[in-house]
Amino acid sequence: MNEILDKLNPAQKEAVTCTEGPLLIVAGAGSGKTTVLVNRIAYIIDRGLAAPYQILALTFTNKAAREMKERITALLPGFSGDMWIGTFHSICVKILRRHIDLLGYSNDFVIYDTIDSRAVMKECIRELDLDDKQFTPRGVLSVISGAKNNSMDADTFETIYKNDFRMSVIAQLYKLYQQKLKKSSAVDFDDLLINTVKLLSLNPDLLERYQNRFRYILVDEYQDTNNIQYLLISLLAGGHHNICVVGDDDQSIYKFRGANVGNILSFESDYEDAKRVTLDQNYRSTQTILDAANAVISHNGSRMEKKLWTSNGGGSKLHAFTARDEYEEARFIARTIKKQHDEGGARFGDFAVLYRTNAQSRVLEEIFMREAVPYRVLAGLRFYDRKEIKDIVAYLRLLSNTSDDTSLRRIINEPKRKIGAATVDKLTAASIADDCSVYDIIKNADAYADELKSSAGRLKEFYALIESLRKLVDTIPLTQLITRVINDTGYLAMLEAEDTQESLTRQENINEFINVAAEFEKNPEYNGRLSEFLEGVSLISDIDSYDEDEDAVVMMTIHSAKGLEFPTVFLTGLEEGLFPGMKSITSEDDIEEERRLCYVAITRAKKDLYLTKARSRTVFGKTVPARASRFFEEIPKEYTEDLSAPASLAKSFVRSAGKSMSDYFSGGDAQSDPLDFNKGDIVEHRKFGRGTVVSVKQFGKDAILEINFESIGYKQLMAAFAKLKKL
DNA sequence: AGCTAAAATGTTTTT
DNA sequence: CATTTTAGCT
Repeated sequence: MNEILDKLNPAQKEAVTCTEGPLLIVAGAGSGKTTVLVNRIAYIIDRGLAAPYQILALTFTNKAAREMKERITALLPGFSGDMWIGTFHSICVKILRRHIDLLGYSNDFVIYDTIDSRAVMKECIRELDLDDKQFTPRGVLSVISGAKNNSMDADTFETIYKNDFRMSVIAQLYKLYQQKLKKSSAVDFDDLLINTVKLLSLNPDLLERYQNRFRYILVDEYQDTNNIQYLLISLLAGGHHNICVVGDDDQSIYKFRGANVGNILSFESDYEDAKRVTLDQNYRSTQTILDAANAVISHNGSRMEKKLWTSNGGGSKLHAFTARDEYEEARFIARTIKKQHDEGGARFGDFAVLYRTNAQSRVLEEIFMREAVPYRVLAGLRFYDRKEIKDIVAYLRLLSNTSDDTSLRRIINEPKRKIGAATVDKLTAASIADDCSVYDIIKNADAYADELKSSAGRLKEFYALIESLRKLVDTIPLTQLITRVINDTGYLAMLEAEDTQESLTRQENINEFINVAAEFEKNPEYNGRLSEFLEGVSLISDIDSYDEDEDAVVMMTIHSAKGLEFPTVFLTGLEEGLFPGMKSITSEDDIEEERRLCYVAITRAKKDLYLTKARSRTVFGKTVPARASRFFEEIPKEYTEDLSAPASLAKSFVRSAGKSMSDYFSGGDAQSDPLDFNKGDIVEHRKFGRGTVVSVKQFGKDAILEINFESIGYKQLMAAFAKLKKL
């Protein structure tokens, strides 16, 4: 143990050994925060201050939790299994699975993700016969989520806003929404936290049990906690105050999700005897990168005092590039990476491309594919959010919990069983009238012969199908169950019959899902309960599957990149209106949040940081001019070298020498030359898949290609627009 | 009921 | 522009 302490700097050592009472660790980016947390836990165990099961560590991502567990295992083999290390949400599930019946829910509850919640809210809006232009599921849910984060239940919400017409309507929706969730034995993400707090507040004996159990509580990314998470922590730490929180107010980037920076700013007044340790020595980046980060963040007001420094040395300057448009920007990035890979011996995995919005990944992907640079996109559409996966999961949920109306509604006619909207409406009406689940109505379809006469037979078939699968739930392994589901329901047959590029991809995704289930089954901690598997599915995000050993450039949003580091980072789209985003430009508070996001992005880089922007960008299909982001301007020019050819020089270069810097990055690739296609070429189209060029007709500078596609047969395409890949 | 075609609509960011 | 929702037709 002592030799481990020797590797820490004085501030880190203090943070590790100061075990008793409230402790605030202000940890700047790259200052060894996880190292401190892990060593602190090891220190507590080593000193015999607590047994492993008395440790509770809360994180925001599964990835952070997993990393913590792995690093603890490296220090203390075999101990991490007993510790409660997990995300706020997963720890809450763990508690609720045991006791949520005290709140009137079934302990087999399901967790609804954003998509499910929206489906429920859509039903609510329809049921109350509201104008769906004025009340969108998304908008209403965001108001409700805000209310939940301030511990406001539907009744309180109604009372508070009784003089506000719009809010009163939302109060009714809030009530109905909660009613529907409860009826389905379902909870949404916010409910996981709220219900845990409610449970512990209403049951003092239970609270005392958990307070006594968790002798030491650690919270990661404390600046991102919301009010409910704050309450939960206060409850659990209420007895002993052995609460250690780690965070960086400069990296608070989740205000839109209810995060309250005030939590970290007022920690010392919340806990009178709190100690504070500041970690500002950075072990990740070069001094130049830190100088740039410091320069940007210093434009924010009301920050906790700290300034990152390092002994790593200055390193190279930041690299700036201004492109004509987003395509040239992408080309610059792809070719710069390719060059460093081919000539500089860099790994593709050393590079990360970061952007503000997921939409920006499309152009990047297109260019990377064309330039043959291996890449991996994280997030965007979550794997588990794909239609086919949600469908299979809906079947499984229904098998596990027949009162889950939302899942039933999702799959009752998927594949088509001739049970359409009209029938589902009748079923829903009956279930409301009789206060039971839709599945119960189907089960007793005979009793509703008048309303359901035409579809009674099909409903019976559906009931028999689900019942036959339900018998298997506890008797066969997970992977076999899923296989039975896709076979017996006809889901697989439907995809096979479709026989398109898209349906093939869906089949592959389902196979991948079965692989995930197989992995899950192998985990010794898995207790064989279907609901546990389903809960894993709900709480996992794509960033959790990021594999740093894979040799591919990784692309993701800045939000997803928090907590990660890369030798070389490309920070893209540094334009007003994009980063900072259009919606934040009018509010100083929002601009500060965007600036923190920029700070997070800059501090991901270890050695090299590229800052790229475009002079014009396509937004909603229209090309609009863009000017440099204020954040870009906030970085002193002496830290950067400009790689873009000055616009005025570019022309003369082309005229005289033929090739300029920006020319090199903007054109000249064979794929975009329409003349390059010949009869007999095998090509691949993004939508239509593989095909053979049958004829080429010149059409001005462009050409019309006739192609025989394997999937859809003959089709004519303009060569310049078809985005074809030659094979 | 289900298909196709036209229209509308949306871009932050995510556990 | 790209996806999702709706209208109109079979």
